[in-house]
Amino acid sequence: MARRGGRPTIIDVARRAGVSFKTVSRVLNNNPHVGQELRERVRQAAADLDYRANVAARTLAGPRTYTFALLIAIRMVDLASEDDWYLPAFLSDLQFAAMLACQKAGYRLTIEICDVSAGALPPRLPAGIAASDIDGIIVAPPLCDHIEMVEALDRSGIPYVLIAPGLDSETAPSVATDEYGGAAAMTRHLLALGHRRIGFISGPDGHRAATARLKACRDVLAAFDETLAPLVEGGAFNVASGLRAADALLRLAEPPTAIFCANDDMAAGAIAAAMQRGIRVPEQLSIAGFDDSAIAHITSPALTTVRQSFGAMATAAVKLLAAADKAAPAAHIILPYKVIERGSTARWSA
Amino acid sequence: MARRGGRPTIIDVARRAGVSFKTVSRVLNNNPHVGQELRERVRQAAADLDYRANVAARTLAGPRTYTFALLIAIRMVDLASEDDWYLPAFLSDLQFAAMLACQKAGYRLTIEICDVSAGALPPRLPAGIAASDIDGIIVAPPLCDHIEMVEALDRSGIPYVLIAPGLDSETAPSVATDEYGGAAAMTRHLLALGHRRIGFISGPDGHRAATARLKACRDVLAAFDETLAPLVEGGAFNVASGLRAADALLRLAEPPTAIFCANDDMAAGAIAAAMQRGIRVPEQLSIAGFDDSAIAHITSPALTTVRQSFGAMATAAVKLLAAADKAAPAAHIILPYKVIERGSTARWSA
DNA sequence: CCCGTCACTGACAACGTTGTCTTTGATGGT
DNA sequence: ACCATCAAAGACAACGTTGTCAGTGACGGG
Repeated sequence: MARRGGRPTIIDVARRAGVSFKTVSRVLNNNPHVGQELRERVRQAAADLDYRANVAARTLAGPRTYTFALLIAIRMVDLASEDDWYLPAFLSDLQFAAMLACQKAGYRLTIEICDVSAGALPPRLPAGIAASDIDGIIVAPPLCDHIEMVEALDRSGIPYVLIAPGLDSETAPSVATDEYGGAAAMTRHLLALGHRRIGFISGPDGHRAATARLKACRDVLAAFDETLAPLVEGGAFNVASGLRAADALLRLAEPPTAIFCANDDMAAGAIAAAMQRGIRVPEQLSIAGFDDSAIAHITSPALTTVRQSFGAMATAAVKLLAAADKAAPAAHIILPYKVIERGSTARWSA
Repeated sequence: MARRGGRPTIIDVARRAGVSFKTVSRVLNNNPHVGQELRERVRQAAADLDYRANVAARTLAGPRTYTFALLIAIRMVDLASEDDWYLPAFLSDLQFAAMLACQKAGYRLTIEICDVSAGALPPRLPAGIAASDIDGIIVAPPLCDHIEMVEALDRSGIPYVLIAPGLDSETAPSVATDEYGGAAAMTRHLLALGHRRIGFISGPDGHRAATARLKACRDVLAAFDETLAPLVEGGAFNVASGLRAADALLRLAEPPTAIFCANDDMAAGAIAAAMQRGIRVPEQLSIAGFDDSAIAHITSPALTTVRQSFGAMATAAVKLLAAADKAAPAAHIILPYKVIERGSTARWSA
């Protein structure tokens, strides 16, 4: 039987350091009951041999699995079908960043897919997690807003972190972006460019982030000038609804000089609407988005938008999980936004 | 020490079936030296207990790791930077499909990232794979065209499969789409719609797929009518170059009535170019793409394109790797294309 | 009727690590 | 000086599976 690699084991390290292999194990696991000098010697020996612990053996022997799961919702019917479907772009960011952070922290990452096709909320955790060979779970939106799912997570006893949750839960640890601050900053940006008649294409009702973004826009305009308010048109977070809503705004007797869309997809729709009417962006109309998703690079001109870094959120989530031992009571991390200025906004002088 | 789950082990199954646990192991591994009746009894017992093998133990004891790697290239500088970057959309498809296929086949999938920032070709496999706890490797484009990488793969002795390779290698197993057939079908589609003056925005020189697509277009037009040929304009597979090339085509004294772009990103650029000139798509100009990437859903109108299913390729690749034992000599799988008709093409009557 | 051969099954030792218990010294209070 | 206490380090048995080798009984050729 061809053993793979011939990688050095804990025993090789022990021999080189002149201690028992158990002591090496203790050093590797930061067990306090090891003298300073020995600790150094063992560390050095491990480094010399380029020793890397065998995850399979660790998992088998100990209670930990050194594996985190990224829990995402996918409509399985879509996945299975030959027809159109595509994954939200933010998942890609989230996932690659989580993968990288896990690698750095010495963990593995598995993707667990939760089927939400039926429309019914998933009553229980997916099999892979229920089997519980998992040390921690990162819950991606929109799954983190399924109350039953979060309750199931609580019952499971496995540490978890919600990414950009729509609901504010005191108990569940979460990582999110400062939505309000970002939308406020973008509104100030538009004001600074000289815009006063500002349209806002909002997101679906009841969506926490969408609500926060609209409120920020309202607040900033009112704070700047009590008589100012956005021209709000309803959208549904997709390209088509953005096109429709922008069209409605541009049909007004006094159309806005800038449109702030509650997400990038709708902003892409708004750009298309402007083009169809022969309105030049950004010269005749400024358009701003929110999220800095992949589509923001693709539109022409490229979108000015607010970056919400799912990559950074994933990284933070992994760190949180890796430190889960230290029983931090339901951390809520708020990550900074960043206004990204591209070609779709410009100065307005009436 | 809190043991996880209390999942049934091979020993529980053995007890229930009234055999030694080694026999259960044999049944599970399809070892031929087990009688038919026993085999059934063991299978039944395993099913009754909902037994699932412990991967860590398997990995530790045997030579296999039950893990495949998806090897992708990322510019780490981009990943690290706060500035613009985004992952090619096909990676997302590739990866989720591979994940699903692996789950089904009882394997894990790890993503191995190959840094190609330096511009220098990666001379050796990434550490994770070199450590060789990997049973098989799926090599995503464009990495599969790095000759040195493929050679390193060969030396490693680990089975691998190239996804949509740009070079035709006899020796390396690969999964690809019928590029020529797809481009030919799209060209026939445009002919059938009544178009005769057809523009073609090509891809970068030396790119095998791009070359095949152009050749197919040429061949089909010539076969239909010896005097017919596409108006070719060079592109670079991105939105900006598509916009530029389409603009050049539309400036011609006799502009094309349809433009076939060698990929979707350039087609999106072409749509933007048409809009800027006030040309309505598809009424005044038909535009077709290739790949059916995420951007094809986002443009307005949505793109008519040729689907190249990276999901299907990933699934095929996993199956190939899972069957790698059976020493298939360098399989080359060609997957079917599919013309997806959306809103960007229409009938032309001069 | 005996013995070699074959198909099948079981006993047992890995695999590399962690958990638990034991051993060894040193420390300090009385 | 003596025993309780504690830090430090080792011995050894898990963990759940696969690889190896040694049975066991049936079968067929001489």
